[in-house]
Amino acid sequence: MTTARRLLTESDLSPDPLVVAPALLGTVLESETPDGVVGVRLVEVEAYRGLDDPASHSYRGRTPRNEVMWGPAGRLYVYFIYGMHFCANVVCLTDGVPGAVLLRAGEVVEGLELARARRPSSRSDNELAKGPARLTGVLGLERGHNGVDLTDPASPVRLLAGDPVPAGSIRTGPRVGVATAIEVPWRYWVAGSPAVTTYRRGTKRRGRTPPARPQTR
DNA sequence: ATAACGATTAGCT
DNA sequence: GCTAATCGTTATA
Repeated sequence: MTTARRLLTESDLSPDPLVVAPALLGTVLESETPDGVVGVRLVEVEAYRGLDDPASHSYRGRTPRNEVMWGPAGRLYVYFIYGMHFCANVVCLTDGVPGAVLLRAGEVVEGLELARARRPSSRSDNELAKGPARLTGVLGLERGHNGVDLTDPASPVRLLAGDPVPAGSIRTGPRVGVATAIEVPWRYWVAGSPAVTTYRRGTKRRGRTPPARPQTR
């Protein structure tokens, strides 16, 4: 018998991502599909926000891809990356400023068998959702989940309150895999969780080269 | 129109 | 540690 858990509300998720991000640690993201339900306890997240954060998808303004980052808060922002992976964010900060929290890693706390079936290459249960694309993998999140309302009990993907993480167990540092703004410590994680990823700096950009030849016709 | 690159992962040295 | 895989988005021409 499982105890009913409280759904997070839009007002829980409306503050600045720098406030919402640490508050998401310990919460449970639950995804329901025809195959079953998988729940993940979030242990690593990163904040992205505004037009002055060069690492954020919102940096260059509103586009079809990042549309959902402008709110309302509590929606899921899912994007496709590296031609093969999906990453998921919780949208926050709705007052005309785009913002989101990337869900980087978690511990599977519900639907372990389905999670294992979805990620057969995983060497251990601790690694099932260790990394943003692995996390979307165990939850079965894809394109169609972009914009889903996490605060709606009828939604296929929901965000539930969890046991609070002691403030003393929360660590911060630079965001993983980004090459810009590496000085801001906008990554938050739960100290000691085996599902937290290891830090890696973003790859440097090479210079752009002009096209080989103009089109003649 | 076209090239470069990415909020990554798996597999190999 | 290194790199292939693989394609949508973006910048530039």
